[in-house]
Amino acid sequence: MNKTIIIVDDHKLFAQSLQILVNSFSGFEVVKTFKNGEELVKYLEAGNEGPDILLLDMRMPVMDGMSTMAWLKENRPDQKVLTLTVDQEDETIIKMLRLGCRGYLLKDIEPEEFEHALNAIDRNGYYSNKTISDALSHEERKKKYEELTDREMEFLTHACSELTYKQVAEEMHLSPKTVDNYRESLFSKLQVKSRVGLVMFAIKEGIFKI
Amino acid sequence: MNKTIIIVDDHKLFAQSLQILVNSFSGFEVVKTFKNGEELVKYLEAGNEGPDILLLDMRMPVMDGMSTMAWLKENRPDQKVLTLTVDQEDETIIKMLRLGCRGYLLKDIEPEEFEHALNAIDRNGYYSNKTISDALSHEERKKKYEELTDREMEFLTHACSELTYKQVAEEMHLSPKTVDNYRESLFSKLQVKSRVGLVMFAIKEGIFKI
DNA sequence: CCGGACAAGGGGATTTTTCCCCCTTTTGAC
DNA sequence: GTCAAAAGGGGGAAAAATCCCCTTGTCCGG
Repeated sequence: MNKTIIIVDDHKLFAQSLQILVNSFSGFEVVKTFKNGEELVKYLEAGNEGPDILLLDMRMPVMDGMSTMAWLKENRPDQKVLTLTVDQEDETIIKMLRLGCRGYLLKDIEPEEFEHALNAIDRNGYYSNKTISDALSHEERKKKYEELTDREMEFLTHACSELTYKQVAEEMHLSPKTVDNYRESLFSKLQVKSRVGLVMFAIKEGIFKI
Repeated sequence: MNKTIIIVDDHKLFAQSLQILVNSFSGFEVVKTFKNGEELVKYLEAGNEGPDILLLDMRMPVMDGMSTMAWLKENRPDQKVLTLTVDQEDETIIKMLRLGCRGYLLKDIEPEEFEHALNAIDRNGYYSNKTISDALSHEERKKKYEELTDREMEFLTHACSELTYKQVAEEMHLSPKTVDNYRESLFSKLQVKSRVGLVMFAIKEGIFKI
């Protein structure tokens, strides 16, 4: 028995070619396509069964991917959804995952990865790739540095230099012991183990511009 | 007597507004505008005098900024040229400077800086700003790291981590004393004073991708 | 064959960094 | 007013990084 797929995407050309592609994979079959979230919701509210996997586009008129996902979270919390999108917006990815989306793919992927994602969601219930882990790690880091105090941020930028901590202390008009406190506090908040770790974090987050 | 200016730029709208702007500056006067380098070359080969300052766009059809600059280096080595461009390509800037270009400005600058540049080139013969010094320092650094040995490069990438040098030595199957040599050698070649300096250099040069 | 460049390794020393304790004062929220 | 967090400061010790000066072997061009 083939796994059923429903495609929700307003881009007709893409939706159609995607359907052909999916049907060419063994074990999957597109049973419906909709132009937007509203059409899907009406279909489901009419008492129809959801598909095994829902392929959801983000950018759609009427009811976009996010709203559709929110509705599904309320009304079909177990619906497996694989999001297909053109842009890698870290914030968006995070929100979709929170709403229970099982996978997130950029539209320019290789068919092989796409097939792999379908199989992974079918078998394991979710699919994770670089796009997602990048978004998550960025989110993680963002959370981290948002809870830094002003003085810690200031110290962090000073640490991105060839000055010794003693010299940094002079620059900041502080005792070396105080900057040592900031250092230790940052090590623990940012989960780094050395000054090099601090520097790489600061550069990664754009706190220090190189 | 006004200093004469010739504009070479295929973007008509830009060339025209630039002409108006230049004419509004006291002491400067646009005497000609050309759509590409070829037109300029024909004009000069016809026996016409070159302007005091030539404003040259990089991206042009037929004969672009680089080719035009090369022709000028051969045939009018004393022609003062101020390059105007949309993109900051360090390589390009370096090449243009080598070809004898006296100044290099991005097209999104403030009129004030532009006027300042014209005056500087008129008086001192050249104009230097951040765009150029950035490109030069990049060139400097590039020269530096091109003379690093393979092993030094390898060590450099390992240094961009939270590993201690002892651990780096293990990774590289070397004695800690040997990596110490690489470290010292890099400090002197790259003119840095600490591991943080190494890391920042590597990131700046794209040797280590963050 | 000799000198120079380079990779690899080392001795011994100082400075910095890192770590784990401790403390006071100020400040803002409740 | 109280309580917690932030800012500022310390002692002492281990580990890491930095510095200067040295040897050995190899390989390559003159």
